[in-house]
Amino acid sequence: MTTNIRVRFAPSPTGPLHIGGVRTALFNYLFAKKHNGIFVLRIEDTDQNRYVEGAENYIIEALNWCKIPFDEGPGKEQGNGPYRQSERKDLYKQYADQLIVNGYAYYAFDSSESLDQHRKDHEAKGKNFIYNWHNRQKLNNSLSLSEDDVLKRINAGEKYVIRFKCPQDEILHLTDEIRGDMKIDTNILDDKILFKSDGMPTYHLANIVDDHLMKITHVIRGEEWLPSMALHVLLYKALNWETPSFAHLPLILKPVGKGKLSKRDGDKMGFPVFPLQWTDPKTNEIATGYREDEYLPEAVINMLAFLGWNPGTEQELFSLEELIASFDLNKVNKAGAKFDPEKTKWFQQQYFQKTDTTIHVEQLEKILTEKNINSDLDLVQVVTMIKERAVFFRDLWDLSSFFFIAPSTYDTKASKKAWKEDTPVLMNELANIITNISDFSPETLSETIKGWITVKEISFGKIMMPLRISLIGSLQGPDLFQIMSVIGKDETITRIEHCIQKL
RNA sequence: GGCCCGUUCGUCUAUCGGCUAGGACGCCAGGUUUUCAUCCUGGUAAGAGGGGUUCGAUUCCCCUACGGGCUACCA
Repeated sequence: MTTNIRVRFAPSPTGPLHIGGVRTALFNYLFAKKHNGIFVLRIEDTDQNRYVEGAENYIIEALNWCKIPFDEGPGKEQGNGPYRQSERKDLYKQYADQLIVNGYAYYAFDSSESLDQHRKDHEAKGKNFIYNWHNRQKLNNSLSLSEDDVLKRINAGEKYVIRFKCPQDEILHLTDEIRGDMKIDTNILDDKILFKSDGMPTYHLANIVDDHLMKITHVIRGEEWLPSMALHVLLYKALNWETPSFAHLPLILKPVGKGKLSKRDGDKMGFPVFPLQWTDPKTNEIATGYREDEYLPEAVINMLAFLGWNPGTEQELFSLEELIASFDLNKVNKAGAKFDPEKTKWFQQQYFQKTDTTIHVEQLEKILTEKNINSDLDLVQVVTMIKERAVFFRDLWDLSSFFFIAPSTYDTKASKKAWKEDTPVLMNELANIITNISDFSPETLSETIKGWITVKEISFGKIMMPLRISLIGSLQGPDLFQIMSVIGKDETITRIEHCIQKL
């Protein structure tokens, strides 16, 4: 019996979750499910200044929409909670104290202003300022100051932080599940702040404490955390805790240009960067989401799964169950992946076509109700005819509106191409033929009209194109005989006559 | 600037020393659809550069270039 796999997704509620975050959540979810493990959601809200109202709900709703729900987390207490770091505040201090007692951490009194000044001075000289072994004796902390002085300052209420005392002259051997082995010289690391002067832990401390307390076995997170892995491993050692496995996921990059994907890219290129729509509580600015743009969650998940991972086979369409079965951290790529809105649309098309027709009919019904259109047409027939041309639910209306509303205007380019001088005469004649057809099935219509055209010894286009314009208003759409059959004889005649009058 | 990670068609990627370097998106062409879209077929296009190691390197090592990340009392 091996230990139970437990992973976590630990976002900060600083705004809407962007698809990079969703991808991180997805990989955690897939890994957990693959190994019958537990997927934990933890809210990392240690920075009160950046807390954004509604962000936590957004995260949970987004995961649910994507159908990758967490097993444990806010609202799903399983004995390892609470799952918001703000609610675990009291837990952290004791570990910071423990580190101090054991000589792994120290108090520091330097103000952020004075440190900023140091950084600036060093930069001016072309040097780097790192708060570590190199200069901590020259700064104001419990390593440079006398014990008395330190006590006096603390008792006087002076603000302090707790810093990690990074070991000197050690070569750390780190292993990443995706990237393999790495060596880090501890001398280039800095004495990171573990505990802030406001009484809250920083990410680094809280993260390690919570991952340990929540029995996390595998830390799967974005590549932006790779540089802090050394610190985290050092912390596990200092606390004498078992170190989990680490896997750092490649970043999702802009479709064009440099850098990682940002909200701006979506605005600029017209694709969502967020799973769900988000309204900024301060500015009321609205950012569109995949859900609101009518993407199917299955398509988004499939697309995201292939950003930085692939199964090694040529299969590209994967259900969530198939993803779970095939997922393997060893098959995750190392290099960042540029986001491709076109490919996303392709995935959407695939899943849209796979969707059961009854769903499309329901959606079309909904649209008709919204538009206050009462129709006794056979919607199943309508949808069957247009479905393969659609990618989104909204396309259903765009492609079928002519069924319900007769064209009142006619595409000028198309008319110019198809409507000639002798067309009205031919159309009148055609209307007569159609009037006399009693069986209005596509087959009979096709047979009769094609027969008539053949007898007249004219080209098919001469009749079919103006007929199409009459019925649809433009030169596009599904099979004409089927359309006529659906809208019926009277409507067909009416539309032809109307077109003759107008053109 | 310093540190770390990375680098195969325009894009996402396959290849775990021996291939005409495969697939998908996009794009182009042809076919089907007497329209358009779909669909089908075909085409286009890649191993950043330079050194090694090896009988043989896209694959292993080094250097350079480029890309990305980190460098906050943010996560």
